[in-house]
Amino acid sequence: MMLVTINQHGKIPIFRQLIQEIKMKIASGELSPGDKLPSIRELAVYLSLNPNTVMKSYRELEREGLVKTKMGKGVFVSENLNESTINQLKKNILFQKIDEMVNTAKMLNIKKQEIIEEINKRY
Amino acid sequence: MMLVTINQHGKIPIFRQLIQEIKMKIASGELSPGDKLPSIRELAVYLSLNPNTVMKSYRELEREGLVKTKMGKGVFVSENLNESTINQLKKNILFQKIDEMVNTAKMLNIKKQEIIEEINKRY
Amino acid sequence: MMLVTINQHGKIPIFRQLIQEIKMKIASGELSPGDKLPSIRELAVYLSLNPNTVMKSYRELEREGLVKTKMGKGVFVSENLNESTINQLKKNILFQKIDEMVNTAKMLNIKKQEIIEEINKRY
Amino acid sequence: MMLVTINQHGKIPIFRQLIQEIKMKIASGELSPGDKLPSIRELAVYLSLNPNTVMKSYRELEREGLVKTKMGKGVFVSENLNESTINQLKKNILFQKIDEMVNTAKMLNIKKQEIIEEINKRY
DNA sequence: GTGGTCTAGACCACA
DNA sequence: GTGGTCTAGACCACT
Repeated sequence: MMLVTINQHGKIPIFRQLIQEIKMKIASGELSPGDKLPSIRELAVYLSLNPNTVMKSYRELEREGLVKTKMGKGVFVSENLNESTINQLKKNILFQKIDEMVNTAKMLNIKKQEIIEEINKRY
Repeated sequence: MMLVTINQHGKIPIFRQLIQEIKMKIASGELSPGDKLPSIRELAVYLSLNPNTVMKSYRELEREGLVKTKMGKGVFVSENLNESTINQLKKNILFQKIDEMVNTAKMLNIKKQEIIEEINKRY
Repeated sequence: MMLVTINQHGKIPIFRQLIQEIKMKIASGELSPGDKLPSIRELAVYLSLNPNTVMKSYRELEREGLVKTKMGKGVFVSENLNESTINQLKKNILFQKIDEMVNTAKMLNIKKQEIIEEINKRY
Repeated sequence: MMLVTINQHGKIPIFRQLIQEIKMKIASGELSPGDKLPSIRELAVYLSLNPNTVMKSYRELEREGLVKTKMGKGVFVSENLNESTINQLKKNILFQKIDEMVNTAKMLNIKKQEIIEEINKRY
């Protein structure tokens, strides 16, 4: 693992950035059900974070059912994530961004056509 | 004024929500250069916020050059915002959302066509 | 009169800037004992200030004995300012700046010689 | 820390005095890059100020790039202040005072020689 | 009546 | 234990 990038000085809390990064890896398939996440200590050292911060992220991911702690073994991506739920996760993440973007455009009286042109420039 | 909506219990600080709302009003042309913003006290009462919270928002907007405080008179949209800078502001706001969204889609291996379909459903 | 420059957006209150400007004109001899100052309304229009602000400045100058209001006639530089008191005023103004500057230099461990070199560059 | 002196009743706002004091400590080398500033609460108690007032000072120093906040850890003198930038800071602080003083002297028709004599009396 | 400063202190988020 | 947000409200300075 794991190619995670954390911005220590941004407005977004570190633990939230970490949650988001892991969520993205699960949604994109980079992490599959059953895969072991790095240990809390390992990841904390690797990212120069406080272990408490990493733990907080893992807790939240567990609360959302995306990962599962196996006592004494480590933290793993939930086995009961099937393709359909992962797809749903993917869509939730993307649709939220699309909603925000479209709402913004509407408020600023920016036409749909202009949005699509900008997307074409980027993708 | 002013039709501002504030979510008291979201993750985003109230003063940042207020900044964003006012920025949008300037970008959309609802507030024009030279226009007077509501007085700190007035807006605080209207939104059921503490005057300090409103002031914090106004200060940040001033720091960004969007408004200008005239002591004893009030806070005004900067006179030196011309049409071009306002257009730039508009684009900055939108492009940031588009960038986020496109990056997310790329990471999740979601095709451009799918994004555009979703936009069509919403706009 | 009067070549007064006021910075509407600085940290220093307008009325204080005006006091300082007039004080300087008296100390430098540009305004002599007996000279009439511009009327409050006149100066307020000229500098785009609120008459109350100008009045406040004149009041303070009067409190310090530098000007004298003659009811119905206007505001005048005090007749009883002799050369010696004006000289004293001059020194007070300058010495305060010198004190500040020297104290700063001392705290920053900057040598006297360096100060003098900088003064030579400027004067 | 820290030998800071605050004048509760002067014309200069407390938070600005504090900014100035800390800036001087950085410029003089009393505080070095990486050094931890006192915690907001700690300094507030020590100076009998409200935590908000101390925070306001720290924020401004951060805005100017002199200090850096590490959430949950404290506020630190910026690591990226090298000797050259600190020297620049030093000069900026002093030169501003010198400029003011020289300009005043010029306006009052006071000769350079007289200024230097006064400096000799003081330093 | 406007913004600016400051206090007192609660409560939250973060590391 | 650290900073961040927010409220309540006093008091001041400015126009």
